[in-house]
Amino acid sequence: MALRHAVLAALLNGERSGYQLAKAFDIGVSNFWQTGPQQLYLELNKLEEQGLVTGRQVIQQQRPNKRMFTVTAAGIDELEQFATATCKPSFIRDDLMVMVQAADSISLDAVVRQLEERAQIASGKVAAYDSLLHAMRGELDEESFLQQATQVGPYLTCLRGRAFEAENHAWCQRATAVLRSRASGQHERIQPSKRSRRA
Amino acid sequence: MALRHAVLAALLNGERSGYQLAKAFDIGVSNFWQTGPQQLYLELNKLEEQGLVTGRQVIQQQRPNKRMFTVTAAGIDELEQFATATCKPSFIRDDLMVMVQAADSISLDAVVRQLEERAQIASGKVAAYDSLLHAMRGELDEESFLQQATQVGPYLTCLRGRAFEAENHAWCQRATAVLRSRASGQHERIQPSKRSRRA
DNA sequence: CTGGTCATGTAACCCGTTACATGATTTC
DNA sequence: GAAATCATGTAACGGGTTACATGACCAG
Repeated sequence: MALRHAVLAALLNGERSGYQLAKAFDIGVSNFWQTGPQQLYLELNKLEEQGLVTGRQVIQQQRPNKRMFTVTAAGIDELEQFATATCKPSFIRDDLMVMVQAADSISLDAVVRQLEERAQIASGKVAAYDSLLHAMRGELDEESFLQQATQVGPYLTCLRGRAFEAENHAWCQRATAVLRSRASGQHERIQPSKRSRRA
Repeated sequence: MALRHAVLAALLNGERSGYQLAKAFDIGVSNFWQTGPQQLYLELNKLEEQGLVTGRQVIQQQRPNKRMFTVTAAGIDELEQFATATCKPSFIRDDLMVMVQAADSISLDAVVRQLEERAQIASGKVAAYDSLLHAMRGELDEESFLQQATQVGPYLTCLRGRAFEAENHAWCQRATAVLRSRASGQHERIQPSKRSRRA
């Protein structure tokens, strides 16, 4: 049960509809959780049943009706309790890493292509985080903002997300360089003697 | 279907039993995948049925019997094919990030405690990766190793894992410092005017 | 004699992903 | 006229986590 808390945390920034939340899960909140709209609607209904959020119907003329959700006192309590339970360390679960792990046994071209593609995506995300961070801190520099602002949680998580993508980018480039140079200079290396890869 | 490929990739280093693989998934391979022994046994049986690995019974006197698995040619093909399909970018899914996101609305003590705990775990993992990397490259320095070694995939994934944990550590310390300084100097900040957090 | 290592599995449950379903309005 | 945005859901499937189950040997 972790998505529930992610939703609650995302909802702390103010009243949101399911649709708006889905968008938020696409950018800011995606640092620490990702999911489609479907599961959000489901989760919001569950949270409402349990009294952790309250939904308010908004009838609209030129748009479909929507429900705006707010975290209740019980919801805050739930988060409070959640924060006291020690949580397990996270890890990277990434197909690209699997490919690189196997890079010595398969054709390098495919792996390199993936690495380059990913590097590009990562640098794009870094840029997106940068503008998000800038928007949050406004005129202030980071240090002053973190000291003075009334809300720093979202900023801190964005910093983590940015660092992750920056690392991702750097690593992809490094791995690409290594694999590329090996592809060209393959004859220079000693062939394995004791345990050769089976064909 | 991604665990299957993680298992295949992990098995490329040589013949392993399910039990040994489970250990490997605890250290080296855990960079890109984590799972318990149960699922490994299940997955190995599936892979064997599909002819992607072959199991060899080893009767032991003073230990329970075991089965040693090897990747087949079909298994390599499977990996090859896997590497051609473009994969989706990964992201961090972390309870700790959820807590930090909500840090402005809940008691800071709990969050800070978690951050400190995590920082310690992360620095421990960095050390573990460092010794693993050192063991892999032996006498050589990193640059020479990456140019000359017959196998660099596992080294590269470990580098990614190390960077991730190092970032983790740095971020936890930063977040701790920020939240700590805010806890002590709370009166200095302006109270929110337009939208106050509900109690 | 307690706890850890070696060794392998089954079963249940929760969660996440994907596909399906609908429908009006605005923008290109 | 096509595509994107707003807006909310249901249903099925697959995968991951956790609990349960067994059993011998070895070290403290």
